[in-house]
This record gives sequence, C-alpha cells and structure tokens, in this order.
Amino acid sequence: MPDLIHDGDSAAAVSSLRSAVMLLSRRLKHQRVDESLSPTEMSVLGTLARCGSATPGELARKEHVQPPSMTRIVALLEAKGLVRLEPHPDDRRQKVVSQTEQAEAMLEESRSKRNAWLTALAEGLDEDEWETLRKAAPVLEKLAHL
Amino acid sequence: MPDLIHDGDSAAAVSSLRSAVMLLSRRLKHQRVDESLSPTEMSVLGTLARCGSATPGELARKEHVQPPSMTRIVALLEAKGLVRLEPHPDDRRQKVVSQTEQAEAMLEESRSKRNAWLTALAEGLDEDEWETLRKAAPVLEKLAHL
DNA sequence: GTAACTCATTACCTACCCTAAAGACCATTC
DNA sequence: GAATGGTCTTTAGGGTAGGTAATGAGTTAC
Repeated sequence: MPDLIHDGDSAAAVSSLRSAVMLLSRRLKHQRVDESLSPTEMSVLGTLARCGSATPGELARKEHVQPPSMTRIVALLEAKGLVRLEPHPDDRRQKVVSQTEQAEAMLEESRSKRNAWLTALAEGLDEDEWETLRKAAPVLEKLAHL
Repeated sequence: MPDLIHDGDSAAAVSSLRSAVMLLSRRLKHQRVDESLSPTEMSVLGTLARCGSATPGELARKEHVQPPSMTRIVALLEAKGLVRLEPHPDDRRQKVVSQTEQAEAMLEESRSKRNAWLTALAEGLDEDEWETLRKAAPVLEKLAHL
C-alpha cells in the first residue's frame, strides 16, 4: 500500500478532520433534538435500537465511555422512562438494558427534528458535497468505533 | 435540486454522521497531541495560523464559543507563551491576539504526533476508505463553519 | 454631553466525563 | 467446600470545558 499516512495530503486531511469534528460536536451539543437528552444519551438509545439490548458494560465499551459514566447515563434514561433495567438471566452481577416503547417513539420524533436542522444547513452545501458526506458517514462511523 | 434532505438515505446519513462525530470528538478529547493543550485551544491556534491575528470576539465567533469562554482560552494560551495580546490600534476596548514563534514550532511538532495517532488507526481502514475521508474532510470543515 | 451600544472580562454555575475504591457476584483451585 | 482472584456495577469525589449574568471600559450617535 502507498504511504497514505505520511504524505502531506493526509496530514492536512487529518488536521482538518480533527478540527471539523471538534467544532461540529460543539455545535451539535446545542442542536439537541430533545432538550433534556445529552448527545451521549441519544447515542446510547441509538445503539440500543440497533442491538436490541445490552449490559451496561457492553454499552460503555461501545460508546467508549468508562463504566461509571454508563451507570449514570442508564440511570438518567431509566428515570425518564426511556430504558428498562432487568436482571441478567445468567449472571446476577450484570443487568440487561433495553429501550421502552416510549424511547422508540422519541427516536422517531427526533428524526424529523434532525432533518429540520439539516435542511437549514443544506443550503450551504451543493449536491456534490452532500454526496461526499453521504459516502463518508459510514467510514467516519467505522473510524470512530476503531 | 433533488430532494436530498428528506429521502431515507440522507436521513440515515445524517444520523450516522451525528453519532460518529460525537463519538469521535469524545475520543479526540483524550487523544491529545500535546498533553497540556485542549482541542479547542489547538483549534484556536490553527485559526490564528490561518488568519494571522484576530480579536477575542472574532475568535469566539469563528469557534462558535461564547466570548467569556474565549477570554479564558486566550488567557491560558498566553500563560503558555503560545499567544501574544496587544492593544487594538483603533479601538481601545478590543485586543489583538496573535501567535508566537513558539506556537508555530508547537504546531509543527504536533503534526508528527498526529501522524502517529493516524498510523495506529490506519490499520483499520482500507485505501478506498481513506480516500473517502480525505475528500470529506474539507466538506466537513465547511459544514462545521456554516 | 449623555444615552445606547459593544467588547472584554469577572464571577458563578452546569454538564459531562474521569479515577479510585467498594460491594456483589462468579469461577477456579486447593 | 472454603478461599482467592477476577469481573461487573455502583458510589464518591474531582476536574474540565462550556454557558449565563453582570460589570467596566470605550465608542458612537444623537
């Protein structure tokens, strides 16, 4: 494979990627779909929607967060009725977290709000640029989970 | 223009983009190129490198941060000798922030450290995926600044 | 010359994540 | 079959990065 990493293009790209991601994340924090839900909480709900259910430890690993943080997040989600906690069938140390019907409804609603935000930003990008982003989204996701 | 925004592909893409950006930003926070410099501080130095110099207010707008936050960031950078503060020539309320030679040297050094991080992650992506990211980086940056 | 506005700053507060350590529970080994 | 080591969750405490509200200095418009 060619030296993708040490050429100037890639160095510039990673630098640009880094600052863009940090800046976008700061803006996304304020652009919440639900006032009372932090970005990480949203992300956990998304993971649960994909995986069905998981233990707090699994969730912590998937979200690259420490276990104590996940404990707090799950507790908050439970208090809001978006998540259910059940004892693990095989191991009484663990718990099983799964989303409630209420969470599913909320995720659906959030999708339309996200689109509204996206529409506002869409005016600044042309079709080619959107195409690039659509292709990049899954790669970014993969990168984030590496 | 076709309805890029409301089709299912774009909805899925923005959802994926959102969670990837949030997750990556959490990881980047810990993956510092310099132990003593926060991502936002790095970003401000990058902006200064591009723009030459700016007032705190201008920097706050560019970084999408509130003025008081930028005051604190600039103060930290000044304490580290990476930034210089001078009175504004025309307006005595404002100040002019510019980077020192030390900052330039640090940015150069940070580039090689970033490459080390990149190398570690590179193993998980193939050449096509990197190509996609290289193309997407400037678009993401544009999006972030919209 | 004074009233309204702007820029930077100060003081305080909140949100989110971390580390360290404890508590409960397995699993292996003697 | 107790004990010891390991794993999962939780509790306690701390730190950092950001925000809002209010202040002070300086400018602009009337």
